[in-house]
Amino acid sequence: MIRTRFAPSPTGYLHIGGARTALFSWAYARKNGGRFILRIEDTDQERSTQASEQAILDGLSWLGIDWDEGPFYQMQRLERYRQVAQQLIDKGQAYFCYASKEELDAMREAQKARGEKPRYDGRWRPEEGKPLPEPPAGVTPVIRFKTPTEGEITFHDLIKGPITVANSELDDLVIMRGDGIPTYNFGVVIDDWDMGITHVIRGDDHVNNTPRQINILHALGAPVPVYGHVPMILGHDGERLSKRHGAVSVLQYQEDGYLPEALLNYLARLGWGHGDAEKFSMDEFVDWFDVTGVSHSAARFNQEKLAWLNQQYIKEADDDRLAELARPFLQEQGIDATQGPALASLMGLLKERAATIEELADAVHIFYRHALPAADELQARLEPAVLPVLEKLHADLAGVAWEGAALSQLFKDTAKAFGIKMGQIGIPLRLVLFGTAHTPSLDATLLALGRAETLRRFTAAWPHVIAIVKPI
RNA sequence: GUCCCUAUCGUCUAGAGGCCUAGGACAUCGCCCUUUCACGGCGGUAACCGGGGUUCGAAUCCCCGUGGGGACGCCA
Repeated sequence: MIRTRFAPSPTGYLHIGGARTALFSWAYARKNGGRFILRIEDTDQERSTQASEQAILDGLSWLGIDWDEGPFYQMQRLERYRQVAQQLIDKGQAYFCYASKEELDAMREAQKARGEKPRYDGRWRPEEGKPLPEPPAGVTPVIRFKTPTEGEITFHDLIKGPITVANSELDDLVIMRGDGIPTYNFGVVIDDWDMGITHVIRGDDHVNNTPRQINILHALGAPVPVYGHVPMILGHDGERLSKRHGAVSVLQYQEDGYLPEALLNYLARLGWGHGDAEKFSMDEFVDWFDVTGVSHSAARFNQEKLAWLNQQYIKEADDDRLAELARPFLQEQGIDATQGPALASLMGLLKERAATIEELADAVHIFYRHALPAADELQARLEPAVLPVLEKLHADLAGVAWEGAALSQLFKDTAKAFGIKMGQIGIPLRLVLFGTAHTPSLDATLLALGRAETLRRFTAAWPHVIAIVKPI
């Protein structure tokens, strides 16, 4: 049985890189009929917060990445880590180190100054016939793992292929802090082992930790899982993703009006492909997914393509759903959508012109709030000669059958009668009724607005119009 | 600095030695559709990092450079 996991630390929101890693790990389990486990790595007491944990859970739920077991918490498993650490000490595979942080900092500085790789020099590492310093009084020691000094570790990464690191490149890492809380590399190893994780699919930044973890697994006589390291996501400029790049939190995309299926689709497509497929459902993704096909190198995040995908999904989304999603935006924008056309009835008219729900909400405004056109635009796009045409239309709109075909016919007949083009009527009419030259087709828009409101707006705007566009 | 990983259009990718005068998508440019704006349709510009090998043949395999990313914490 294949078992994968996602193990975030609750020290911030769920960012898109983490979300993609979770997605791939989840998809691997789903694809292979395995189980997906969620584990919260909350051993950093300084930075872990309840709010972050909630944000991560919320982010996963919004995306629809569900887990079969957990969440498990490392802080609830301290006894187990201590027990295993003691085992290692008893077997001589770990030891106490009394070096202070200042001492270690000085050591690393000196090494860097000499152009060496900063690493623990083994001053407290017990060796045959090596005298150890006297433990200083009042210092609580940390526990270090006794990394083999010779040989090398090779593992076959599911994504990147074989990776080899010489043990001589590694040092004796701290596995237990002075306060009895395990460090990352120790906690993960014990947890993945205890939780029966068969495939560790995680971020690229852990490649270098893998040999260390395998050494610990070896010392414990535990099975070594299969690893798969997912490359990072970079900002549009190729720099590491950060707040400078705009939205990095998954939930920020929700707030910005993105659909979860669009973000998911984009994330899946970033660094992975299935032929020419660009838009696909999660079912298709799981069906097609093969970690082996994940790109070996970091990919840049492209906001424009995400926006395009989002628009594709909005276009085909259900009107009622869109209306509900747009409501919070309207509320924030101070638009009362209870007076006027039913919100959902407008979605079909507007949804193919919005890349986000926020834009969709913006597009809805014209139906609930009558804005007068800007003077300069009115002057530029409404010729005085057309004023009589509009007056005639105003009169005819009062009597025409209020249906699409009839309205459309009225506009055409009017244009013909005055010997002008449709465009010469359409733009001015839009300006008068909506304050903007850009709306969906006039017949459909007026149909949605209703006769009473159309006539009311005409009357209300007219003095403003003729004050600016002087009749001949 | 040391170690690890990596490299196809501006971006994401297809490509598993001959199917490649390198395909798709976003972006961009042009045209069409059109009642404005969109949507949509059609078309264009645009890439195998450099150098050596291996091979009858290399975007694909190997080596070296170079560029990019990551790691080197009592963070995860």
